[in-house]
Amino acid sequence: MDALFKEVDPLRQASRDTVRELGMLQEKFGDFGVSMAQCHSLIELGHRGVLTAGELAEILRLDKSTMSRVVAGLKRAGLIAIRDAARDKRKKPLMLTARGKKKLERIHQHSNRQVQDALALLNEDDRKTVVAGMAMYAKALARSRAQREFEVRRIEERDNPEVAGIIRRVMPEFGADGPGFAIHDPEVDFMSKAYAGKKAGYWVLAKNGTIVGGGGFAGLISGPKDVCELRKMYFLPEVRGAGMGRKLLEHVLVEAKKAGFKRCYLETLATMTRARALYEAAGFEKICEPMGATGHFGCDSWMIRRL
Amino acid sequence: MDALFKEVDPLRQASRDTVRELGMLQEKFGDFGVSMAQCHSLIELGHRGVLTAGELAEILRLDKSTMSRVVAGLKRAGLIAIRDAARDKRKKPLMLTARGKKKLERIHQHSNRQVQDALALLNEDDRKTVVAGMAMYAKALARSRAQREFEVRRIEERDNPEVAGIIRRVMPEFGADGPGFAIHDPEVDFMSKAYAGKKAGYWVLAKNGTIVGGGGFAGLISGPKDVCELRKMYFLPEVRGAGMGRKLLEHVLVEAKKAGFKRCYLETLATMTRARALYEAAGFEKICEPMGATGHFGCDSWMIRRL
DNA sequence: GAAGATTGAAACCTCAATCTTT
DNA sequence: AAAGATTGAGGTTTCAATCTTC
Repeated sequence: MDALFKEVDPLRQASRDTVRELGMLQEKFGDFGVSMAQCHSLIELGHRGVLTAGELAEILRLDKSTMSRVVAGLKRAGLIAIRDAARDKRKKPLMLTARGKKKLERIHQHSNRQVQDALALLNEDDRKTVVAGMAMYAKALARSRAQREFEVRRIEERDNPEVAGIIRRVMPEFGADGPGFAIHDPEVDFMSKAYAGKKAGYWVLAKNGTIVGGGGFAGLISGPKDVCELRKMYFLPEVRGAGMGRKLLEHVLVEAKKAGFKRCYLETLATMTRARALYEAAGFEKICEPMGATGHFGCDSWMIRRL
Repeated sequence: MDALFKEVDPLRQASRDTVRELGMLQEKFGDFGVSMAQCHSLIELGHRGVLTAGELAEILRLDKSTMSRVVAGLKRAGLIAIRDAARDKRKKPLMLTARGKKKLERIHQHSNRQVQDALALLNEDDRKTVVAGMAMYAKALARSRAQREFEVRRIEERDNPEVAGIIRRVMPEFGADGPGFAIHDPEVDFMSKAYAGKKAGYWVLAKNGTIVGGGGFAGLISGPKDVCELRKMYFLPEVRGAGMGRKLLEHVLVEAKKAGFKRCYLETLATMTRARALYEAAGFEKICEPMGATGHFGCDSWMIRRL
């Protein structure tokens, strides 16, 4: 495993202290007669209006059974009620009662005060750092967790239909379905075979057993021996923005380097803006002319980087 | 109540998200077979070596009864043991067993990985912001809580002996006990009476019912009508650094302004470095000559600020 | 009496199994 | 069968009362 960032230890330390100071190790929330989980549920209901128990469980990262009992407690206390008349009778949409709103108001006052008093000890710059740091940490933790649900693995024969389907779905999305595009390569239906050699490879991105993207490399046809081409890297729209493009790209490049290549070349389209931002962030640089003879004369953008 | 800083709401939001992502709303810590409180106890014992249940409760901000049962659970699991042979038989010093150390090691690995994975999504500057922000927040929360144990109130007659004791203890600490110092003012033994008028006031700082400091104002003798003097502001050494000097000073200045004064003057000593830093931070500016006729010719440093 | 720790009763959280509706 | 929610059994946390040692 890689060496840890030097920030890990002090961050964990400070995070533990924060959690303890905020009383998060305690079951109850102050003198409000509600548990920590109940308190968070009230806040979230106040924020979003109507939520089912399942949605709350997802948001608070709690087990649905826990949530069920949390909700039962809040209902017993008259703080929330089920909004009836839902189409799907399995769902029970929850919302705050007037009493619940009042209780929530007092909770907010108390917490606002606690946070306000702490922030009052800092100057404006430090306050900004605290907010920015906490926001970035929360977001990074969430993204990191989301990424854990993905798996990158080498393509297998049984994956071929799914992978072909993704290629044929994504490329037209960017207008890359006319002549001179990779969508017409004969290999599209037999990717596992086409990238089986030692000097090539293709990997799929899977989520819950379903393939949602892929990418690979192979030697650049009619190009210098030490140059490989990044090939057919595509993701379904629903998984874009999760940062998995970067992960898969890194994976492919590491493997390409292992295979002995010194540089990696790629062809893309100016309209694929997010992909090109990714390539640039990964160290690829624009070049003005295509290399080799890929036959993909539909592409209008060429990049290369050292491995 | 004052308006809230604009940072309060986003900070609370991000803090809630962080807490949820870290699984702090859950009872159990991962698949390690320990509760959240047990996990924190192990970490703290690993960090500090030997602790009693009471000390752990203080550190984790948990009730001693909770701690008792947390400790019982860890003992039952063979993760901690009581180090015997304590002089005071009421205390039971706890420490990790070999098994406990092994378990802690695995917990650290798991948490390090989680934090590392999240930080890997950020660049170095952002990682620094996250750590700095979290550290400052933890510290501010702790200081703010500590401050809540203090009380600032107007001096009463019964306080006079205690206040006199503080003045007579603190001033000699800084060599301010020779001739020309306020320690010899006749008012020292009757502060409540001396500062009873409408154009004066004295407040004490109390902690757990004991007075630990004080400060006040009165019109500057033989000075301009609109100038008051900050008088006899002293704190016991054990409460210095808690930020209460600033709080009391602010309180006194607000009251002085309410009494109609436009400026506040003070006399101090170059050796009282922390006090002078406080005055400067509060907007006082050094002047080269004394004002009025306080009779405290022992002082060598004079400051003033607009109210 | 106070400091340090434990315990009874009650509420809370969790896993796995179960129920209801689609 | 799957989605949404509940429940039984067992561990965790809490308040107040209690015990032990100084």
